[in-house]
Amino acid sequence: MELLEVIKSLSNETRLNILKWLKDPYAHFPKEELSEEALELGVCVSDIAKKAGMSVPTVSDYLKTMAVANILIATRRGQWTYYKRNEQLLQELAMHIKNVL
Amino acid sequence: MELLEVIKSLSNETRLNILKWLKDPYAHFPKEELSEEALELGVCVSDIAKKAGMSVPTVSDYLKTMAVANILIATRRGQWTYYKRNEQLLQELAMHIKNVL
DNA sequence: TGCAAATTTAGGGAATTACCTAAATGCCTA
DNA sequence: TAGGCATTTAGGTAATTCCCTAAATTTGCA
Repeated sequence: MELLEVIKSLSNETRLNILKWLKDPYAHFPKEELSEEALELGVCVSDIAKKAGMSVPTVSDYLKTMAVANILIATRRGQWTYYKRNEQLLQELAMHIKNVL
Repeated sequence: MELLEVIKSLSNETRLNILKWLKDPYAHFPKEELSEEALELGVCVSDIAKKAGMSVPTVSDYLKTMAVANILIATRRGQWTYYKRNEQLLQELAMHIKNVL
């Protein structure tokens, strides 16, 4: 885990919000927007952009940044890219801060 | 704890290094530089600036930023300002990431 | 094949951050 | 109270980040 890269990817209000929304998609996105596999795959770019009130390209880039930092996991399904949290890395991050930092 | 403020104050390599150095001052600063109370008070601005290889004003500002975010605790003693880690806040941060984020 | 929808890439202006030097302030001691 | 040392404040340039629109790409489907 590249600590600085992870921290930087979290150092923006919108990106931090996205991470929180993805913790419980059903609580933060309209049900009809979520794929049946929402829990497994996550939420697609345009739905996240709508929720964030920002342009699709901006949010697409945010999501990519977080995926590169390994905080999110991307899955391409047809024309959609779904993003979900990488819970393992988040737990690693917490442990790292607790014990190493 | 203002999560975004805390994360931002950690989103810089030098500031992250400072935090690590302050975890064990005796391992990272020359003994003769450390006050007898180093463990209690922390390390002064100019010693940290020297270790970081950066100008004193820049480091002074970094330290102040981290203190405002409550990651560091500042103690003024005569003409020196000592900085040490706020271990409690760091544990809070770890728990927050583990359970809330 | 060819259009439509979702996403990504490119390119750019505005805002913020990084980090410096010079000047100002605070505190000690002769 | 003057001079010296540590720190902070001011002010500025360069680099990075924010976040947009336009264009290109990818994929599904009639």
